[in-house]
Amino acid sequence: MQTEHQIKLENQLCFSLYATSKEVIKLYKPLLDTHGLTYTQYIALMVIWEHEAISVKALGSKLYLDSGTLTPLLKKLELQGFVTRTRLESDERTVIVAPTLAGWQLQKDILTVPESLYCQLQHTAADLFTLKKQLDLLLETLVK
Amino acid sequence: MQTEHQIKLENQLCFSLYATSKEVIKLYKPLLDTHGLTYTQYIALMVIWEHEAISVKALGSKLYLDSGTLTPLLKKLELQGFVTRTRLESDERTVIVAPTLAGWQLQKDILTVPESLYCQLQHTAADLFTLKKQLDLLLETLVK
DNA sequence: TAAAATTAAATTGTACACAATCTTATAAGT
DNA sequence: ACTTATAAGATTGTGTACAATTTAATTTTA
Repeated sequence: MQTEHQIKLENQLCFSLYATSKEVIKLYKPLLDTHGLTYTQYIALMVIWEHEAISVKALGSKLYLDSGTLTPLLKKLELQGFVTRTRLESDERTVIVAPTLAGWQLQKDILTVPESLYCQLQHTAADLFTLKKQLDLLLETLVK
Repeated sequence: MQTEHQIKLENQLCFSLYATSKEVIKLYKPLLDTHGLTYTQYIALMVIWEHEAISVKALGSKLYLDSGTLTPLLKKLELQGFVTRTRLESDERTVIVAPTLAGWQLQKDILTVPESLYCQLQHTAADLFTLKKQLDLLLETLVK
């Protein structure tokens, strides 16, 4: 019975995570569309802006993504003129990604995104509450 | 300052959701691999098992997925012999998905998945705690 | 009841996601 | 120095995601 309970608990959590994550990402879409960005491109840029210059490797470990995903994504951002990709002189294996002037301008233009998204989070409150309950339950049993 | 706080809060939540969701899905991978299933196929089967027979439309609304994703996915499950896809006689537009005998057997075989995954959740405890904190903070401001 | 609107899947095209492999560059071991 | 091992990206192949369009079936409505 204990096991039965755990199975359900865990399933609900994984599904809540999956569903809530999707809901929130979906909120970003229209806002990012106006800037010609996808969600993954957006979070990649967030990390790039934060570090000002970062290797593909380091970027990947922050985003839990590998070069198979990042290489084409960064090439697109480069094509759009938002970042540069440069091999490190001291180690030609490493590619450094950094914002261009247009990339820094984009950061300014995009400041409104998280703000207007925050207002919309009201619409996902139910999902967030469900997730919270499941998290609380799970963490309680994990910790004991 | 309030706005600044909201921006950061929101960014952290969306990223926590993204990261934690990925972490948990990654835990499933080796377990599901042994059954030849992907994570999406697994959660689709979970819903199909629960309903015993369900339309593509209804399945999609449960999983937040459309026919563009589900049609190829269900064709693969059909090819693997786990489900049947049948047009409804009373409405030829609707496709009903149901488990085959092999599909029901798979359900029995796969019961161990959530159990052994639950044990591994310990490893994601830190992420889960971060997510919980952000959820609590956010919900507090959303509710007030 | 015939035309228009709606609906459910399927299809098409773009963009991740990730395992596996390949290429090139650097580091280690002999 | 030479071989081997390791490391960082790029590439390839499969599998989602999802918007947009298409097709065929069912409803609605004029």
